Amino acid sequence: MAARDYGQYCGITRALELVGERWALLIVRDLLVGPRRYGELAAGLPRIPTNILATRLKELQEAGVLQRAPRSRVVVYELTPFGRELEPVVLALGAWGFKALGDPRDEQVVTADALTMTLRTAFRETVAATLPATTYAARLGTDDLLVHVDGTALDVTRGGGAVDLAFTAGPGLHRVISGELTPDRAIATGVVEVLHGRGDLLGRFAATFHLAA
Amino acid sequence: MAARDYGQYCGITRALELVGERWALLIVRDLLVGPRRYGELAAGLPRIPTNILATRLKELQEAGVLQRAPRSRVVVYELTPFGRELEPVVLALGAWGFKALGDPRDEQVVTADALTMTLRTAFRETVAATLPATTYAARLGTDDLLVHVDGTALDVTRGGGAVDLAFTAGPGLHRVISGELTPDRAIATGVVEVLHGRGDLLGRFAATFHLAA
DNA sequence: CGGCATCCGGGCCGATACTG
DNA sequence: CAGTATCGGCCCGGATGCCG
Repeated sequence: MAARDYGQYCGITRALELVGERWALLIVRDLLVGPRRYGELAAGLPRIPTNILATRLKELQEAGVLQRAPRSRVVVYELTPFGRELEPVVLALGAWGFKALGDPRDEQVVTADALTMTLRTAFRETVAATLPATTYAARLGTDDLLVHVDGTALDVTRGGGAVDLAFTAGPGLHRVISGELTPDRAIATGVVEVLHGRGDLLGRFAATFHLAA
Repeated sequence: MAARDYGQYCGITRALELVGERWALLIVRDLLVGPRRYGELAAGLPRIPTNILATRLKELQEAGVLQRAPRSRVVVYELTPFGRELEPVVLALGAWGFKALGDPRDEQVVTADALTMTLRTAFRETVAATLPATTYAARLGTDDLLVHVDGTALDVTRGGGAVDLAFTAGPGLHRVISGELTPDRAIATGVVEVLHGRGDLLGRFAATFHLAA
């Protein structure tokens, strides 16, 4: 550990020593959504080698960022309170990197946990407070992401249920959140496909979730 | 570049692809203080191999984070507007890592730019607004860091001048900023040494700069 | 002398195979 | 499903050399 240490007494260097390794903050990103099993983490990070995932989990546990928690026969990984305090870091990184997202490439995927954190980053509390409570379903490949907005509260979960608007959430959703594409044109051009519900509610969605590009 | 790419269409992954390499965010940290020459960056990052510094500077330039700027015979590196937008990321990382700073080890150094960013992180605007304008000098090894607080404005520069309080800013200053050590006890135990000026002004300093531990 | 480029040795990362 | 074992390659780190 001494070799890959930066040799400075400084908060930033300390933070990078703890969570600066490759893949570490992406594991934290997914765990910020909720506790996850080993296989769920591996599925949400398709390109991570399994030995690296195992190594990072041990290092992050050692660093006090996460803990293994036994849950009725299986083990889940969950953030410690200290690890949860990384949320501002992850949100700030997400907001900054969002500006540098070009057009999606074919090999790039959008995972449920990544989209969840993007929505948390883009959520505008003050705008949402002025709008009626709304439930959206964003279809990601096969399963749906349930986005429930009520006042200043945002809740993103898996699973189905009654929704006001269901739509496909491909990579093109990025251009709606950035404002590059108006909701109307997104639907007209087929970038976002309305599965059911009132299509005009996509305007409310765009008002609720916005990030500068 | 495709190999070390995370394969996800997500702001956080994009950010980590751009500034997630080892040393990259520390270069950004120092450039957030001001433009720096190659040798100044190398001096502020004592353990960085020179080839890695050269490589990172090229990558960060390629990423649009910084640019080489010719300044009267010499070249300086400075952040682009896009690179300057990394400040929230660096501050959030610094605030988080600050909590995990244990006791300083002998081999660890405190550089001027690192301390400057720590002070920016710890600066409490609302508290400072209620206090009279004050200039501190924090002695770091041989030269002084001039900390000027006026209302909600914080200015940290190199060089000397008239100050209200001058003190030594070793690693122990961490315990004053965290509140672990009261200003009085810091002076009494010699952790902070008053070089000149009214020692009681260290209390004002501690009120102005605070970070949770 | 400041600003890099080059050249190795070691370690981390990534892909695959394997096991309880 | 949840990891461990192994191995090739590449990146990082340290030293040194070049060049204006």
